[in-house]
Amino acid sequence: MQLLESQLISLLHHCTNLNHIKRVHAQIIRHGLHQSSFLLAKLIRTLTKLNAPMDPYPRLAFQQVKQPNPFLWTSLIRGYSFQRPLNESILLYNSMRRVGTGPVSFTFTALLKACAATLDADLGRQIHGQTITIGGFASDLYVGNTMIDMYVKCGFLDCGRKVFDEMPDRDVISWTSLIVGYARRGDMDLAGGLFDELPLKDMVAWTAMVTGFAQNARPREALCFFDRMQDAGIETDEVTLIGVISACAQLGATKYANWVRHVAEKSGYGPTNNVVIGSALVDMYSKCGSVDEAFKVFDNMRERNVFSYSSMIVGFAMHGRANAAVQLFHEMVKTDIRPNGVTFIGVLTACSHVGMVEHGRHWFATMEKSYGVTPTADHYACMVDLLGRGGCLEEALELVRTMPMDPHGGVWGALLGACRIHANPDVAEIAAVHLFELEPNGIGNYILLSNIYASARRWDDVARVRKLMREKGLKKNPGSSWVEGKKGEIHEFFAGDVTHVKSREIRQALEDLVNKLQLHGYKPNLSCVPYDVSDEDKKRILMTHSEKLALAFGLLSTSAGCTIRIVKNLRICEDCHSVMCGASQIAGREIVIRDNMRFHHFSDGKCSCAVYNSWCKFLLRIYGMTNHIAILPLRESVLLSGKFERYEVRGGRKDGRTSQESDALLNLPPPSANVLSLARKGPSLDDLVTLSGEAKVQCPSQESPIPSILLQFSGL
DNA sequence: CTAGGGTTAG
Repeated sequence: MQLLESQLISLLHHCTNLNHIKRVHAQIIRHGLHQSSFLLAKLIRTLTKLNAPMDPYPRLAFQQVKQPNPFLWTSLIRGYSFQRPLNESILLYNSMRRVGTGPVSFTFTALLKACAATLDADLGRQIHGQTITIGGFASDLYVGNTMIDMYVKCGFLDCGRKVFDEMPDRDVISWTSLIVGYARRGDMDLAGGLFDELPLKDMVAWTAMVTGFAQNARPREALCFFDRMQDAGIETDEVTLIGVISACAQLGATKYANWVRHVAEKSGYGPTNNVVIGSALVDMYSKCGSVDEAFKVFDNMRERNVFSYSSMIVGFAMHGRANAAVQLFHEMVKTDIRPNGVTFIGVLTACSHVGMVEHGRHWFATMEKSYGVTPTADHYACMVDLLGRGGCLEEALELVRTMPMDPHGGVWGALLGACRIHANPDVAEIAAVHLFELEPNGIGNYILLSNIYASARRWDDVARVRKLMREKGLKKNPGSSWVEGKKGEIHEFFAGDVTHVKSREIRQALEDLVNKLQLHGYKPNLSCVPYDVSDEDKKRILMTHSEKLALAFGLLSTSAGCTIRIVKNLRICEDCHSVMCGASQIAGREIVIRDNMRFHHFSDGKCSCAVYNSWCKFLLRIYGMTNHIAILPLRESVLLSGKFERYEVRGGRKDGRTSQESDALLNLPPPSANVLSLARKGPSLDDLVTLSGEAKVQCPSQESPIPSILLQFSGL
């Protein structure tokens, strides 16, 4: 009989589908073993493993047994704890108590796990109470460990700690649960303290530290722990690697990234056969600036999920490849993988970064209707960014006012950013009022507002904002940039940094570069320095921006032709952006910069971000004017917005005589129009008008680059 | 027969 039972147990153990189980069940009945709690419990556990619903089959199987033992009760309770309703687990527990069957430790682990899964701390506390009332579980490792985990997951870390402190015996699992609790709260000091005290550290404990640092945006420490882990001879599995890959993605360190991929492949967790590793690597490669490599990995993946697609779409978006992002989205919806909120963040930012306003509107309007994804405040922030950058500030403001949830800082911040681009202090004021309330210490908002006032020449307001900043004692977030050295080591530079061993050479190289650029017409953009100092000091400060230091170091330390990759913690400033453009041309180098918004690929004097944030010089020649309105036959893909500083009119096409020269400001209409209205006395029909100055030019896709120095249009 | 570590986000 014993032998038969263990044979049937073994059969159940290997069942992989429902019919299989039913056949074994039939054998159990045929052999008259249908009252065996032991066998039926195994049967129900197997059904749970296969995700079969507890109602009706497992439940009926349970009801056949006249005297279920605690293990059989628990198997059903546990089954419900993996499924809903959780209530059913509790009802069963009550029935079990009523018939006088004593719970065992397994019962409590099942119930507590259910509480953790549903984040029901109240219920968890009651079950905790039960273990005390009934007694005898105080020294049970399993119950204690599950209880810690339950409290940690429900956000009651202190309760978890109390359970931990009161346990007579603890093991590495108790410690790890608590370490994870502190890590999730962001307290890596406490987590690290516990880890140091932990007598026996296993792979999971180490991994908790590595991922803890990675999730708290401390990639360097994550990688450092991974190194220590390897030195300690601890094995690595896929979960460890995911944390390490995420850290590499944050750092943007190419050499380290390639090494990690190698480690993953060597340990049998290659991207082709492992979706999670594959998706993480896609994200890592795009964030390291290699979006093509990311796509190669993506393309070779045998299985993909919503993470893989979203990471790739977001990757394309960051690199300004909007068409690729949208196309991949189309491919995705043909599969049975449903897009989620993150997928749409990717699609919307892709449209936003290249000015595809109409596309963006379309996706925003259909995301809920066609794909069942309800827009969150983050999606509204994307839309505000998209409309705002596109020049539709009023519409953007209207969207913020009518959105169904309270706009958060990101939403107003997007609007304020757009006001900077389109020099609109009126809308900016509205956004700023809300931002100062939501993020009273967000220094960036004050700087932005002050810059917007400055471009409108509203100096009193500039002074007012600066005074506000002084009163609040706000300090500028230190800018920092890093670049990889020859061996993959990371060199980090802070704004104004002179501590690097090669500091003198770096400064010299930078000076040489800027001198050359000035011969090509570069002028330092003093408005990038938000302090009340002399112009000379502003120039000096501009020269110490961290991304310029990183660039100079990159030029010095790599050989000609090598791509220079820089990561910056804040958004790249406009002045640095134009220096990068110039440097890419003069030095004949490709420069790739990741800032906190997106990637910039500089080559031949141009940036892939297509000018949303850079002014460019232009020359326009227009023939044929009526009613002071020039119809510019702009190429569909090129849109202009901004102010013309000067224009010049030569009367008649033939004589070429200059009839008028003016410094009048000519305002261009929003970029969706191709109508240019000339203020004041406009030229007549036969005149040749030459406009020169600086304007912001936006270019909807990387596939249609614009000439950034000279734009020539001949009209009508 | 129970318990701990997991990838995407302007």
